[in-house]
Amino acid sequence: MKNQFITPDGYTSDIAVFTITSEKVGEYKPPKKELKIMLIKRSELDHEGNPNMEAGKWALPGGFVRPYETAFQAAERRLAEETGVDGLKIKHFGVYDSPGRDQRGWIISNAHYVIANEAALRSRKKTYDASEIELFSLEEAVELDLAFDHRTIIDDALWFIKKDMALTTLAKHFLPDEFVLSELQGVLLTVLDDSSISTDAAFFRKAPTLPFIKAVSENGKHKKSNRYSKTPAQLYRFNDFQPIVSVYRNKLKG
Amino acid sequence: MKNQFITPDGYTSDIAVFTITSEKVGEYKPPKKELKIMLIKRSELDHEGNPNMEAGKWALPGGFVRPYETAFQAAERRLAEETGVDGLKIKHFGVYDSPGRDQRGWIISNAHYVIANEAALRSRKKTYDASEIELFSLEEAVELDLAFDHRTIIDDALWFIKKDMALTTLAKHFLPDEFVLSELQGVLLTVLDDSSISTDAAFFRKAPTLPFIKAVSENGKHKKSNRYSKTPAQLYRFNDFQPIVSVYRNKLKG
DNA sequence: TTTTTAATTAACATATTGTTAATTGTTTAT
DNA sequence: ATAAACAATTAACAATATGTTAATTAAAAA
Repeated sequence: MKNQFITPDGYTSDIAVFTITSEKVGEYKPPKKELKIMLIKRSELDHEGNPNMEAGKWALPGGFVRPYETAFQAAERRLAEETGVDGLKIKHFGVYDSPGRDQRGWIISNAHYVIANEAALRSRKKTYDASEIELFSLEEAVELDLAFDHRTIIDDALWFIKKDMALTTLAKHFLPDEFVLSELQGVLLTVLDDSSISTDAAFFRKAPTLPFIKAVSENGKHKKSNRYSKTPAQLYRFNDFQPIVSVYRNKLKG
Repeated sequence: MKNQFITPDGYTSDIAVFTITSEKVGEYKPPKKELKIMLIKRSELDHEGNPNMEAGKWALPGGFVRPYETAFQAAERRLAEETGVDGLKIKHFGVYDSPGRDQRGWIISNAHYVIANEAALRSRKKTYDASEIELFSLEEAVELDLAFDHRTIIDDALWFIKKDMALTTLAKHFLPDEFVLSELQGVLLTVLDDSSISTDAAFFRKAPTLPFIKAVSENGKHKKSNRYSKTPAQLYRFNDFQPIVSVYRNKLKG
């Protein structure tokens, strides 16, 4: 029952993959962390050997949604096909359907963001669709001549990540399962600007009471790590608690 | 350059219109408030005179997005066309594209919610597309045999409204420009369950300090209203302050 | 004049924050 | 071995905010 209605010329999914890289600044020191986005350079030719639209430009990974597939599933599939990266937290955050956003016609993009810890992106690799694949800092990324309206999509994705980082346990996905408080603090500070996070005394006093993280213990004793300090630091992990906040009540509800 | 790619069979927008009705319970008493959703009954015939899909069922207002139009613009247009309602706060909150959600083929819905204060919905009217148009409580709505996957969309819309009501100044759109605190409290309680809102002493102490509302004054004096009480109650209005909350810091940031 | 009722305000114990200063536990340099 | 360095805590205390129960206020209605 096709073509009964006026239809778009294409239905796609794009994925903004974010990670936080750690740069070692010295033995027993918390590393320098930076938010990065993974972009691909669009191949010159498509699968049929025709010139690719916006070829040679840096872009978000993505592609057409197939029939019998949702945009979300397409995002998962394309991310794996195009970059070799698999099994990450994907979130749909918007639809981009302004007339003229794609030269090829009326093409709709479902935008997703993905949070990956650095380790997960080690498996990234070039593919047929991506002649290059690289991590960029956000400052670098906005300097690039990006394909389509991907600049806008990235700006919006960043806004959603900041919001979700503040309101949910999104930080979890940037971190290893077991982490020390300075790691959590570092992750938060790459995205959020907040004195109660950046002030050590305030953060270290408050963090252990957060209902969504829990100190790890090993046969009755507190499990500690020296990875970033001489003083052994307590390891924590996220639990499944979903915090709820409200502008009409400051206190977290349990 | 059409049909170069596999395309959906239709691209639509649907709109979940919410309002809070006030039922008078007596002179000088705060009214009983209830959250309602506006649904339409789908006409038997479409514009071409053909039988309408899911005709006779209750459904969200909505319709096909035209080329050179965004889903958001289509939501505005369809809401006006189909219900006669205009100029309200519309928010896109999701995409529904599961295979099989619409018998007619691969049809994508962009879901929006709309918040209307009761007065704005007075202009609602039946149209060609809607043989009936009515407000339902949420309990009533879920009992209905709704068209397509509109039951799911309504459930999700409700979740978004609860979230936005707690985290933003969404309540503003349910209220008249100038309101008394018991009205704000009533609106919040139709959607949120929170002791610091339902406890009068706590709410009345806290509310005047909220950074996003401001007491109204008229030539130097506090402007008051007797609409719901013998004691004149202070009138407030929302300002443009956008509150920010975080799970890592309870206190509201200014 | 008294009662009634919503809208406040008061009062007080408890909990949470902001801030500055002190301690602790290890490694590394003397 | 001793001391210096330094991240990771703890402590201490004043300033705010919250939970709760009780009192006050203002106008209408009995």
